[in-house]
Amino acid sequence: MTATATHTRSTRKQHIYEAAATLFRDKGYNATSMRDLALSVGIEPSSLYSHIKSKEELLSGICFDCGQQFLDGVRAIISDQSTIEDQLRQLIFLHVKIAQDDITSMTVFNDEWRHITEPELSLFLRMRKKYEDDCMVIINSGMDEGVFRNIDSHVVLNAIINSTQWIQRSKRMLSKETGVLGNQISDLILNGLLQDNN
Amino acid sequence: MTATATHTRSTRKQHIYEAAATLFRDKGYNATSMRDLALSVGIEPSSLYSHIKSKEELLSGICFDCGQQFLDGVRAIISDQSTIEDQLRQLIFLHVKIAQDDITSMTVFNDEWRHITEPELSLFLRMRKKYEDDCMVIINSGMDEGVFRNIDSHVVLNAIINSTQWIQRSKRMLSKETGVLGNQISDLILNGLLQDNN
DNA sequence: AAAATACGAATGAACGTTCGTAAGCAAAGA
DNA sequence: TCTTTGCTTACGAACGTTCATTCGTATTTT
Repeated sequence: MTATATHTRSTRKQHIYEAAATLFRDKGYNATSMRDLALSVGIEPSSLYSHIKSKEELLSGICFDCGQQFLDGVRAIISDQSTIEDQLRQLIFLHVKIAQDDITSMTVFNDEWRHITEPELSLFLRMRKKYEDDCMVIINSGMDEGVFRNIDSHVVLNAIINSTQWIQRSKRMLSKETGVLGNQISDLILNGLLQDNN
Repeated sequence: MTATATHTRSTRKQHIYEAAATLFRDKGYNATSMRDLALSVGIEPSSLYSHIKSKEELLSGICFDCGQQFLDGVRAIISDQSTIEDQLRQLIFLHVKIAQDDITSMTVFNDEWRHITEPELSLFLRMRKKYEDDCMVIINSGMDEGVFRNIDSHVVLNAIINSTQWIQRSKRMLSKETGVLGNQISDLILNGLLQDNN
């Protein structure tokens, strides 16, 4: 699977993936040329292909890795049985934590996934759908228990998912610690979502 | 100025701008070719240049038009003297309203502005900065009056600005009316931001 | 007649990628 | 120990394709 692309392999390959993520984040996938990437890594463009198969593989590799983190995260939350409110809190913190660990890859995951082409695109979308469905299990439980205000649960899902983009924007604007920022943002979201009775 | 690019002129030119906005939104600026655009409009690629100057002009035109709407909006709110809480409510609704009127252009404004090149880019960033500063005037007043929870005002600014991306995402996911969606979202944000003592 | 709009053909530049090849290095065979 | 073999990593040159744009010219509209 493409999902194993980055975490194994040589230092060089890893370096290429990291440089690609940074370039994709800064300039966008299509505006990033393999010549840009080669320059950033410090080798000739053709030499890149001793390590990777294609430009596309770089993009989908980054996106699948990040997606897997989200998927693993939400499933850990579901299996670990806690109160619904705690699970919701953990769910928001999951987004903050992933942003904290590697905000560059997460930005690519958020903004550049649509440039993945078939057949990987279908796999990616299926993965994302699974993640959203898992989140919905938690959110719907919260709705049933009356923990949230009376809101469409899809809007709640979007509030949580969107928090990553909120972090991106704030990070760019404030260059604050992602951790501090994450706490402020998750508090804000939770305050907005939760019923007033604590 | 480029800002007047779309709202005047012939039907054809308008049609080109609208088609470009849709393509930029769906595929991104760099992934959209002038051949795609010509096909969408129904003429040959070279014929586009009887109406427009360049591909870049399309992007910056769309972005400046949208930016001007934000700028005009926030200034109207500031001049119209109301309570701070009302101004804040209006500020959030401004974002909802612009999304409602033309979510396609707003999506381009949000996601594709970084592909604007100099010298227009500097103008664009200056415009956006002005807008953010004006928003900050309102937000800081709210903070001073204790209307908001105790949060960094920059984080609040980002919450409001980010609402547009929230709407984008929700719209794509739910294909709901932007109006209904906007109300739910602004309520959520306000509940999150406002102090509990109503 | 003048201006606006359309076209086909052509342009140079940039793109991702492939190719043949060579240097460096490790294990295997003599 | 010397040589052979094979693998990894690097390279420069070149490939075919696509890109945005220009040009001269025809057709249509005013």
